[in-house]
Amino acid sequence: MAFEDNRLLFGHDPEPRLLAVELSAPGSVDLLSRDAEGGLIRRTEALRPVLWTAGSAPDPSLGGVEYRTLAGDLALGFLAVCEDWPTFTALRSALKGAGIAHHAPGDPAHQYLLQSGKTLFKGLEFNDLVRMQIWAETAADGSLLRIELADNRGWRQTLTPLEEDGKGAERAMLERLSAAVTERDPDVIEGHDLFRATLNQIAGRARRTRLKLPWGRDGSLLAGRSSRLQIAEKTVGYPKFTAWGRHFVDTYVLALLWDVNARELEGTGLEEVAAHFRLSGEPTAQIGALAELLGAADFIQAQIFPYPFQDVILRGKATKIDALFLREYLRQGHSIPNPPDTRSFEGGYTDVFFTGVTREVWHCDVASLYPSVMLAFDCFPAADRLGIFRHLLHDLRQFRFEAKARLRQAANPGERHHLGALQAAFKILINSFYGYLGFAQGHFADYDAASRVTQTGRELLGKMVDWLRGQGAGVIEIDTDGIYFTPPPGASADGLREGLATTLPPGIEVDLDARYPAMFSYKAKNYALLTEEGDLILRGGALRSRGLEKFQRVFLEKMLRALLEEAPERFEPLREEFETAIRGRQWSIEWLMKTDSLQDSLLQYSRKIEGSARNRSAPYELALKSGRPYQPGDQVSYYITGTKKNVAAYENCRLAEEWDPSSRDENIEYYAAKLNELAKRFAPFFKDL
DNA sequence: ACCTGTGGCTGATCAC
DNA sequence: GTGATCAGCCAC
Repeated sequence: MAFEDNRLLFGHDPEPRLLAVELSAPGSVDLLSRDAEGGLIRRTEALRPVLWTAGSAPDPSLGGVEYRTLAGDLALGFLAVCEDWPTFTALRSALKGAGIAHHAPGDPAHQYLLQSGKTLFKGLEFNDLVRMQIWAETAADGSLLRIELADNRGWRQTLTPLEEDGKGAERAMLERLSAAVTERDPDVIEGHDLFRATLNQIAGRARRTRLKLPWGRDGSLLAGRSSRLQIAEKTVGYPKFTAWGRHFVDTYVLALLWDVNARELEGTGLEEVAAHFRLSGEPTAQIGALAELLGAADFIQAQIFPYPFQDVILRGKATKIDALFLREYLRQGHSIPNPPDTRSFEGGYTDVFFTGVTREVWHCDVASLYPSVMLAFDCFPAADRLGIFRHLLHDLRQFRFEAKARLRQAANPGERHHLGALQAAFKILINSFYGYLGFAQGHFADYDAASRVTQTGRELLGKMVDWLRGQGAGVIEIDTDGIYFTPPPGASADGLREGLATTLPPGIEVDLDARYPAMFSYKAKNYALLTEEGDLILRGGALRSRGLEKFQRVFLEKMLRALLEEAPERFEPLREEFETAIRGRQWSIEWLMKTDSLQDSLLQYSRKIEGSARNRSAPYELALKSGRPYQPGDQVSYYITGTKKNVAAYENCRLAEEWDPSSRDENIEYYAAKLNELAKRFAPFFKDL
């Protein structure tokens, strides 16, 4: 059976080849599809927007709403079916005004997909989509110098302002750009920093001359409004653009999302990201390759979740899982709960039992601990009367297992790519289920269940640690689902694996997955490993944070290697070499500067400072002084100036770009002191060798 | 308008 | 100087 036949996951309507859904009139949507010959088909369907509510609106004059009673006894027990979009928005505000609990999905395409059980892109391959790439170069004054365009049908075009157009040259170029969009008619428009840079610049320049940008497939205009994107601990502000019938894909966003797990990117510009993935060619070619590489799982997710492609990328994982619940509860006509009151709960078991260098270290971990615990110990949302959570999680695990098995067999590159994307999409989903249990906005979130998951995880890890110690192993450090330890004398990997397995209940599997010639254990979640190939693996913010200056990162790496290779004689010369370089001003500023991302907007920062709600900090002060419109998520590179070791950074700092190599003013006492503090922290570990 | 969780380390600032 | 607090980043 094909994975796509699972209707809980892929939706209950298998209609293939849908490209987009858009509101086309107050009570209807247009469905765009690609036919087998590559042509575009457009048809209209009725849309009657729905919302879930605890009761009817207090205003009886509000017509055009039909209330249906839903099955079961959950809090939102009525479905209000509205005759068109304006009625829906009116009802929503009436309920809000009256303080009646409700849930009203606010996007027409999402509404239609939720109700119909259809999803986009079924039966299509990524390159069945017409994908256009766009890259713009701007002058210092913000004017557009050049726009590069390409698509995946082999077309390319370069636009520049033409002399013959005189003063209106930029405007004429933008008109040709809009014409190219209409002519090539892409389903997807890809760019790097597409929202914050490319589209923002294009829209901004067009606005200056009141030029309209009719990029929608119905002739409507490119529209933008400010939005925010949550990426792990970071919030990135950006103008969210939409064009009717098309999807915007920002490879900068894809790269940020990818790096949440990888944490490998040096920077987020196209050059740096493309270099990291070893992509060559023109910017448009790099953008296209990045979209394919980093967007493959999102293309699959668009076939699963009732959201437009663009939103699949931009919305959070737990929000999308919530939509799977709502789609099925709606289909079965069942009531839904309100999200529970939030509370905090304890997380994973983390501990360090030994610090310093150890030779011959093994690692074991529980295979997908939290998903396994949820299934083996029935940790499911109590309110999930239809058992969706368990079904989905069970099926997804099964699917991922099958997809990986088929991937191992597959020879054809196209099939391999598809299976790889499938298993990646399944993996992302599986790993989001535990987080959903503690998601404050999840209708079926359940903090008791989340708490049982982590508690069970802690107990399982504890049992493994006890057993290993009983065997004579030396346990070094543990974190949530894995253990680093020195094996008991004469132990065999198979023997340990089997022994560990007997300490664990059915459904919980342990992997003895790696051995290392040496490990340096520093603090919780902070350690270094030497692999058999001689590679160094660093983990933890104290050893490899981007919050560290480059000279500190490089120093740490060289020093930790000396430590793991038991070469204490390399330590002092290394420290001296670095101090000499700092005092002799031998490095370029890249080695000394720090790069921080701004979390707050500049306005928020200023307000907090005024209210003494936070301390001053150098990157914000520099951003404010620069007068440029920095936004949350933007990065600021700066260095410390002055001559004394102890200076207030926020008063003695400069943007790295303002650094003048011919009259250097970096604070060498400050940086030398930093180096020596770092060296001092690690010196004791060399004495123990 | 948007949002998956907890645990842990470091550096900067500031009140004491 | 010292401890408390915050922000930012990282592990899982």
